[in-house]
Amino acid sequence: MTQIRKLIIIDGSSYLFRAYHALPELSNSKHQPTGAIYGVGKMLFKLLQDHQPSHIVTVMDAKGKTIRHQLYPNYKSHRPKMDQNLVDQLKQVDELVQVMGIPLVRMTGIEADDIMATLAIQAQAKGWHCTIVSNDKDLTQLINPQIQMLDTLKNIVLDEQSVLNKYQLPPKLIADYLALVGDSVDGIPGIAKVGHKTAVKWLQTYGGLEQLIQNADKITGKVGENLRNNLDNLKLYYQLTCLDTQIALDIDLEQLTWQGLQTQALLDFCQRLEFHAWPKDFGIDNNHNNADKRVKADYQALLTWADFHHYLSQLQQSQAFAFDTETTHLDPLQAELVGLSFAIHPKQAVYIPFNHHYLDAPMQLNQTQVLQALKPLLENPDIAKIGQNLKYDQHVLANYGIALQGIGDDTMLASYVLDSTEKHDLDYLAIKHLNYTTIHYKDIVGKGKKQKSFAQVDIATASVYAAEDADISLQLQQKFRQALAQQPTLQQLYQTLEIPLIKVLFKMERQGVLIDRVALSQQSQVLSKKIQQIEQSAYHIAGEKFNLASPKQIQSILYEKLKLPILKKTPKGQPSTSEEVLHELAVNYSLPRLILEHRGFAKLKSTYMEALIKQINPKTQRVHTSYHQAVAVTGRLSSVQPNLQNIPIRTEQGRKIRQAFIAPKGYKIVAADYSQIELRIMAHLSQDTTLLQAFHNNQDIHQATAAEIFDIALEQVNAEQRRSAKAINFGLIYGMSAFGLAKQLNIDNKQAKQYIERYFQRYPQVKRFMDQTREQASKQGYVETLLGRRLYLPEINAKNTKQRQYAERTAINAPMQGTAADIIKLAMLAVDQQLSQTQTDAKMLMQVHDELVFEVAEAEVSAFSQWLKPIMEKALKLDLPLVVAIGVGDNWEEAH
DNA sequence: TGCTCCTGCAA
DNA sequence: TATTGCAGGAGCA
Repeated sequence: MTQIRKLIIIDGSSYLFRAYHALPELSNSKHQPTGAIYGVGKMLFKLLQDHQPSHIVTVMDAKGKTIRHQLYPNYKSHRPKMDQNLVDQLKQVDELVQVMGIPLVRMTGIEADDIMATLAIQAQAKGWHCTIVSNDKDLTQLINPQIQMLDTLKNIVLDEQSVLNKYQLPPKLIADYLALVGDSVDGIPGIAKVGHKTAVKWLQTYGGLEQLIQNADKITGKVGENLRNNLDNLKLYYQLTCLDTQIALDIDLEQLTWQGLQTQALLDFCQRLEFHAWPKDFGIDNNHNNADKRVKADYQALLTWADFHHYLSQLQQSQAFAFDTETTHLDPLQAELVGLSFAIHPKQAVYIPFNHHYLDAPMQLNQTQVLQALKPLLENPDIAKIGQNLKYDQHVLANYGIALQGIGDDTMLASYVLDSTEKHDLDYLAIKHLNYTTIHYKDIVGKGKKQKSFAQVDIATASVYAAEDADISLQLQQKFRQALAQQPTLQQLYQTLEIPLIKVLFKMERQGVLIDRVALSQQSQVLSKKIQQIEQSAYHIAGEKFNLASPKQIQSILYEKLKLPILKKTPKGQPSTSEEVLHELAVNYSLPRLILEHRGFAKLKSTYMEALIKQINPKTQRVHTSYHQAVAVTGRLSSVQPNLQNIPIRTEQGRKIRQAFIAPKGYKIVAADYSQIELRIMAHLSQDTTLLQAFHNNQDIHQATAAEIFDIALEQVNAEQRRSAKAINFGLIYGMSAFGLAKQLNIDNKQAKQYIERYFQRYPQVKRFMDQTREQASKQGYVETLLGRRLYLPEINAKNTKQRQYAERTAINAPMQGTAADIIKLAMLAVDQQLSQTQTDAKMLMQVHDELVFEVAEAEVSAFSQWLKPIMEKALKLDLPLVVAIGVGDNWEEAH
């Protein structure tokens, strides 16, 4: 008796892309991307396990053009280039397939689809059963009783019946169908106006493309005309969509046996790629006896006082524990506690629910009593607290009168310091560092309209989720502690800068800044009127009503209706209506001017007046921003809800917004900003003699630069020359090109190039510094700030010029921007400490990259300013002085 | 409702 | 073809 043979054909490209896009961009410790490899491996293993195939093959596309490209130059032509990240993984994916014992086939000049088709038909001819693993609709044309398709991601098996259900056509007409309606994925246009319904009707009526073409005369209407005009094209499209099942393959089907996992090679592979959990997962590790089985985590909900007190005593005896708050809101100031979770040892965690509300919810412990019992513990500075984004938990606890103390480790910040370019959310960290997939918040509460509050989640589910958060955070902390121990500089940065800063940011956010709501809404009304007037004038000129806030409608009015010249296009190829372009057009036309004015006012009104008013906390009349400490790759902070780091200042109208940032009665706003901090850092890092000297002499740096470049005396520098020098100075910090400078200064390329050359002649050490920075980045793969903060630049050696140059500019910029960020963070810690020690009636309110804003009791402004300036200036010692300018006023605008 | 695109604000 | 961010409105599925 012969067994029926089964062949699985894997569409390698489809697999690869899906794995790549389904997973986050993982990488190993050497910064090699591994996401797609990881995904393919997991998917392949599951496939092998589920199907135990006797025969299997992976088919891939080879490099270069195929017959279809010759037939039709547009074939797949619009496809975006493969991400470099994915390209970098291709070799290892090949290797992976091989170490999993799966034969791999690719042929130059032959499309993978045709190879698969041929193999499938050959298998069928031998009476085998065949499964094609893919989600490519081209391949559905092969389906018949012996050949089926499998979409592993959706876990759907496609057979003849399901193709009929989906397309109302049998598989053998799918190629005909695609030729008619087109296939945007492959760049086949199809016949204009022919969609699903028309194509199905025709094919059902005539039975196939060939018969349809013979009967083309009988089709009426515009579609009929389109069809008749494109009969030749249609035949071509069919050649493209119809798979070739007669490729000459030098393969005997019997060769395509699954050879089983190649244990030793696979182990080596896992070792190299750092997929440490795979051997166990795949059951090929050497010691997978009972002793080393994966320990299932022990998560419990505490619902009785006996259990609670028992656990409490364990917490009290511990030196450190991880915890997490579960709440009703993302915004910590609105958040109400639903429960708390704790973990003292890995894989053991508890959840204490006390505020779950749903039908049949079990009795829970009393919130007040629980919090009262936990308060001394959470406020004990000698027991280290571990968590993910502890600033959030600190706020939530503060809502209940608990002042969290003893912040030990924050896994988000540890991850950030170790590699700022990574993501730092707990779900991602768990996959990356623990090879563990967490329960996702959205899977528990749902999303969109059906989203529940965490309080409505049933306690059984909530307990696992919440306990897991505390547990994972604890496990990650242990990993990060080891990793940081290997990197003393980063460890120092983490422990003495980022961790202590949590508390300072917490205080700033909680304090908030007082806003003059009345002034803002009055100003908003003034703008409303202006906006209306502008709209009327614009409609008049355009001859019709349109939405001045819509770039798309502006495009159609300016470029189509009024036929204005297109000066620039957006990255997507649309004619741009950006400020720059409209400014240019405004020289000759009146409408662009109006659009510009409208934009300016509308921006101020919507973003800075209406949105800001909405953000005022009704209890405090203040806005409480949230500072993100692990977002900006350079080490800067960022600010959201609202963003207080981009409040207008450059225009008269804009400054009105700053006037609404006020001090309460009896207080003043004090603003202190570092003067030219990034250029000073550049002087220090480059050790450029001329630049250092200029700063030592406290010269106007742009004027000094102008004097050097134009080779004139300081006092001879005119405004225009100073402006040029300023643009050069700023451009240098950003790694600008001659082209960029030319655009900025509206001069020609040649002249810009001369300016830059001249600059580097005068400041040769700056040039050397930049060259060295690029070189260092290229060699070690990262750049550093003065405090040793790292920014990894994996694309610094990319073959793609654009990517590489981008990385090079970042390499230049990051040390300066990042060192500035380090310095102001140091200053914030020092100022905070001094505020406590001196018991000054002053609060730090805002940080805007090189500026700190305070609210200070009037009587103390003078004393405060006197110590503030030297503390900020001495935050970090450089080979030149740092200079801080201090302003005082009733509002931010006055103080700045 | 959620996503992308375009635009523009700050240091 | 100048760095780092956040956010609003339009348009679309």
